[in-house]
Amino acid sequence: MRATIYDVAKKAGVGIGTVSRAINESPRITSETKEKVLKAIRDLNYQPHAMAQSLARKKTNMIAAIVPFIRGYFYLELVKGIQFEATKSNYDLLLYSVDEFDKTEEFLKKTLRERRVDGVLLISLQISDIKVKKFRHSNVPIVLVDGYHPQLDSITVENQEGAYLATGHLIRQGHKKIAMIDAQLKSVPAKERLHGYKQALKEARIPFEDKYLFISNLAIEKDGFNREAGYEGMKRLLELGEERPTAVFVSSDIQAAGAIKAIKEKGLGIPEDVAIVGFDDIELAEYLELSTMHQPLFEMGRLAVQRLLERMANKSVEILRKQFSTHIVIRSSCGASARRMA
Amino acid sequence: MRATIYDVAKKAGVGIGTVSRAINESPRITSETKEKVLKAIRDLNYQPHAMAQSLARKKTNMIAAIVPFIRGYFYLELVKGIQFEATKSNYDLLLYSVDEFDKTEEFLKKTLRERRVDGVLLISLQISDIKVKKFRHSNVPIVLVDGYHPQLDSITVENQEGAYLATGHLIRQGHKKIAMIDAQLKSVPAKERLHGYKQALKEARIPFEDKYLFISNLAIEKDGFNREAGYEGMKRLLELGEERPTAVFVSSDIQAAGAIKAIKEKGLGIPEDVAIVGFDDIELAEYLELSTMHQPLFEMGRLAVQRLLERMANKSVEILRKQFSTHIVIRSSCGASARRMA
DNA sequence: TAGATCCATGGAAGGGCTTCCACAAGCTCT
DNA sequence: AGAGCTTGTGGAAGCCCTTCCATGGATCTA
Repeated sequence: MRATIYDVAKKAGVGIGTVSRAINESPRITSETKEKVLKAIRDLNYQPHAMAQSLARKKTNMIAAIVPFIRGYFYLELVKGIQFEATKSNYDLLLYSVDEFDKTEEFLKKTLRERRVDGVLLISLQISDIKVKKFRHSNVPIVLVDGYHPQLDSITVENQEGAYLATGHLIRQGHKKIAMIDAQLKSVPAKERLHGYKQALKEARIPFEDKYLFISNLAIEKDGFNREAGYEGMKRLLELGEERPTAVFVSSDIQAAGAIKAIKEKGLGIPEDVAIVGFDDIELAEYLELSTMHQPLFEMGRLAVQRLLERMANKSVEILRKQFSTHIVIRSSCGASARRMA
Repeated sequence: MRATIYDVAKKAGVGIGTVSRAINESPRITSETKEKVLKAIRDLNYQPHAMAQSLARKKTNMIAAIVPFIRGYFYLELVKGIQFEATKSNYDLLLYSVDEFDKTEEFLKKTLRERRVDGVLLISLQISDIKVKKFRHSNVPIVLVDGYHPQLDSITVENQEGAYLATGHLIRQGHKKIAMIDAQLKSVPAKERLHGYKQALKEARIPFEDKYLFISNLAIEKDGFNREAGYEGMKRLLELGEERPTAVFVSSDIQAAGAIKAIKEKGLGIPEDVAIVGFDDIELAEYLELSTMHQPLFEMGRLAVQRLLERMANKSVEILRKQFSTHIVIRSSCGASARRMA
């Protein structure tokens, strides 16, 4: 049978309060007593019961990450960063992966009301204003990663700037017919990246053309950040014949993977016939020789956890909006020589 | 303030026991009373406190998965499967990712003694006999995935057979000089795959040669299933000059990615100069046009959870050793036309 | 009609911890 | 020497549930 705090107290000849103090580094205990208790703990192979501690402390030492795992590789690095930092701070990570959109709300509700976790990381997902209000009224903090809401801490990348840089890079390669394959605009990053694309075109006095913007309707309830959407988008763009773009900025690497497939299927060359720049810099990009905008995912995951812990410790800190800057990673797909742009 | 079961009881004009029965679908309650209680619950926006439930029920409704996340893509599908099945059964998933080997023991100890979870999934990791005994004495079940121990449930793939098939496939393409790049042999799958490779050679009366077997010493505390190890291995094999192998069986796709890089760097062609077959069939393999042995990772993850739940419900079931069968997925890297082998 | 049976219900006990309060012993300061 | 502090310690109360037992009213039996 498991030893309880009572067994330890009896064995050490002290009260349970003293045992608790010995464990929890209370100053209110002499070192002799403490040593005595610790010995009893060793002898009995005692370890506090996590659930009982949580109940008494009103603190679970767990955080939840809600992730649209279906999107794949993008999240691996992020989760690694989150995990790293959580473990470091002695927190456990509860992973909820959602595929459908509505499940998000369900998980949020669960985490919020059941008091299962001390904080929530919401990744690449939308949150309704109603839920935001509920979370603010509770004392379960929530931090957004790769997403934005004016009333919540958020950690993202400079999406607009990144898209601007990516498009600008293609412009500087001499391209005029530059298309963009984007995801659903209900996604904040997708919207921001579109802005950046348009901004770059505008500054270069290249008119924005509807036919060069492709946003997938594929799987409307998903967000469009997937290979199929990229494949479909590129296919459509190539159907423009003579008018087809000579360069494409794709709003995620995973879509770019699909786009590359479509280009190769047509027997066209990258970058000779179509130059391409992605976004995210997931590991896959390296294998695909894809030039792309780098996101410091591991760092973002770490910061998200740090921020969450701060908020747990101190409710009243100001809302954080951290935007990591991006830079382009040049590989062969964009047709430029290997050099780095700031 | 959060409503408790007492608030609900008072509001509904019943006892707390009755509220509990109303929530937990006890048969010992009339439908009128139940309705009354449920109404009060709705009015108060009540939801049971997860930790208090855990403490009272002696059951956490959580399982842990310990994963060497560092190895990357391989685990994505697996975790997806685990997550899928866990959610389905209303369990939460606690994710522990380890990078160094010793941390595994630490996590195991934690899960075991703190009673934080009801069961543990150990993925691609070793477990010491001592720990096995401790787990068997506790009532926290543990299931191995991509690993094996005679006294524990394990879910793997037919590693030996898979390697046998892969090597056999290369032999049938007419290759005589077939190398293998393997991971550390302390990993059970690595060992089994080596057996399969040797077996295939033997049956084809091709002598096994030491120079054609490369096992990475890179990062000895890791297991060798990584890109760098594959890269290094291939590089060494190519240094054999005239004697260099015309085909290589690589024990994981991620290593194969490194191997491919090494081949390309040498200016050699795949499969003309070196044919290659991997193992795992992770998503990356498709992008790399890599022929490989398919592992049904999602299914394996699901089964692992199912098994864990069974064991939690019924301690005395027999030890399961499930080995999923593999088949080769033909892409361009092996030099065969696209057809499937059983 | 009395006695036996059944079953919905209330609520105490229990799960294992933390925390707070009370107490006693040792101090300090007049 | 006595009053007033300080401080380490014991243990009750509290965290919020589930579960078990006792109760009493309804129903059934002879």
